[in-house]
Amino acid sequence: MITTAEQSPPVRVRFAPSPTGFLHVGSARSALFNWLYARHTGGTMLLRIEDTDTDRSNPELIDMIFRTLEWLGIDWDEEPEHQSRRADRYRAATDELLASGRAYRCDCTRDQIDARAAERGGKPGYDGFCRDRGVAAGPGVVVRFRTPDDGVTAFTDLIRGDVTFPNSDLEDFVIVRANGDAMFLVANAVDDADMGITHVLRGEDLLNVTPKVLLLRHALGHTEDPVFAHLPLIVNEQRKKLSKRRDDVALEDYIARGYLSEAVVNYLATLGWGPPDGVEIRPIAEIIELFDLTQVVSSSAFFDLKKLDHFNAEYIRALAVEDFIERSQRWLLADDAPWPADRYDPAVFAAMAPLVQERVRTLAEVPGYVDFLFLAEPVVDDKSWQKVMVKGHDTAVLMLDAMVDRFATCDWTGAGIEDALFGFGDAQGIKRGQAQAPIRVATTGRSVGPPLLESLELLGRDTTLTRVRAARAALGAT
RNA sequence: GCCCCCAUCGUCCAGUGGCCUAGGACGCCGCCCUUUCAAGGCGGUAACACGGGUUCGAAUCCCGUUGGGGGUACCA
Repeated sequence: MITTAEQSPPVRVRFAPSPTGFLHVGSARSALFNWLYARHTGGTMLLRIEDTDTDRSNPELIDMIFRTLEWLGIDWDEEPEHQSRRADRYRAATDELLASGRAYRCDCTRDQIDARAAERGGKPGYDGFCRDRGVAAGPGVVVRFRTPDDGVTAFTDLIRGDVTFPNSDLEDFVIVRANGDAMFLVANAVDDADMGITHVLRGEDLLNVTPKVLLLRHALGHTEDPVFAHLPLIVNEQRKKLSKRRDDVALEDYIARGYLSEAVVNYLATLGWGPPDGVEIRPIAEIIELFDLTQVVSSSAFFDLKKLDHFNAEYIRALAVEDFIERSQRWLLADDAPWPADRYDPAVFAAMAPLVQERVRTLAEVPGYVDFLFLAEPVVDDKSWQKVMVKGHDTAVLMLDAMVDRFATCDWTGAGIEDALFGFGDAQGIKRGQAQAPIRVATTGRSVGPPLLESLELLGRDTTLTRVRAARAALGAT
């Protein structure tokens, strides 16, 4: 029996970043959806570096993009294509267009174009002035595509349905710059055809470019159109497209801020799409299996850092402890770690790790939970001190005084410390939350942190006593 | 201005004409648990932009309005 799936040609998709900056969150999402679609359908995932604008491209950034895609777990199937190496193909295409009369040379300056537009009544755009002037090649001369005067260019978008553009709204756009370089649209049309791309999945910001690419493809003799799917934009709280200027869009920054690639990818997958059973956090293999391009929503999605944090915390907690320790190294051993490198003790951190793991949302928060163990003296948080030591002065004095004695002689084990601390506090009728607070602030500097008994045990009797005495002394007589 | 796209809780998704007194998740609020904070458990807050149609019946279909966004380069 022949199914429609078997009749369709194998899926070939591509991610086509332009190396003019780091990998952008929006680009990463496009890459991810292309990849999900390819893996779901058993198709082919291709990469194409759109570096035709040589002035703005940078080879190092290309490598950076590859590495970030790898970090995300997005792989590709064939050697990446580079548009900078295909200039001859674009030249052949534009020559063909020139020869067939579908394109012509133009020597109008921007000012002339604008002046004529103003004369016409403010309607901006090129007016086809040079269409039949027979302009010869030369300095300052570009090549423009002659768009049809009437009719429409339409296509069916997998996400948006039928989209139609009247050809009369399309101006004669530039396809070759004065310096001889082909423009993005030409490269796009030629490459997608040469690479046998069957599905073009990209951001909605490229939607209006589609009729131009289609016109170019048709003029070049390609009668089969690829299937298009324009993904909803990822926006900021102002509902505007994420911008490099005012938003955190560099994926590299999320790595540095302690996000796990699994969490980032999983979160990105929920922007514009959701699994049918509503389970958002799940292994990538399941996402691949469930992914359905036709179910992608058409409205833009807000990049919600709070929700990403939640995903990340879930993924951190799901890590094996050894993995958590391993992945935390980068922040523990960093130059800007809060303690002198020689005071850091891996064994002490390992003992504390399980308790830290279930509390952090990002790996970057890890040092803040254990700094008191590796610092000569705790960093005192002023708000905590005010609340516990000043506002709760009497209880603080009582507990501190008692622990100076009891900690000196009790068993230095979790149970021993517990007995010393709460045995006294309970007898005094002090709630445990109140009883532990002064000791916590005295030894760790803060009123929040990992469980106290384990913390003190690792801190050691001597250091604990030193800090308790110092805090008591800071409170003055009585 | 013109072209194109979009419109369900604050946010991300469910919902594809009756199962919706609209469901889940994040956030937020409360309670429980508890040595702090987390985690966990329980409960709560909160939405179909508006107006016309079509239909026995509309969050779901159509039209309009309003609102938002994207694009309007010799960038991609």
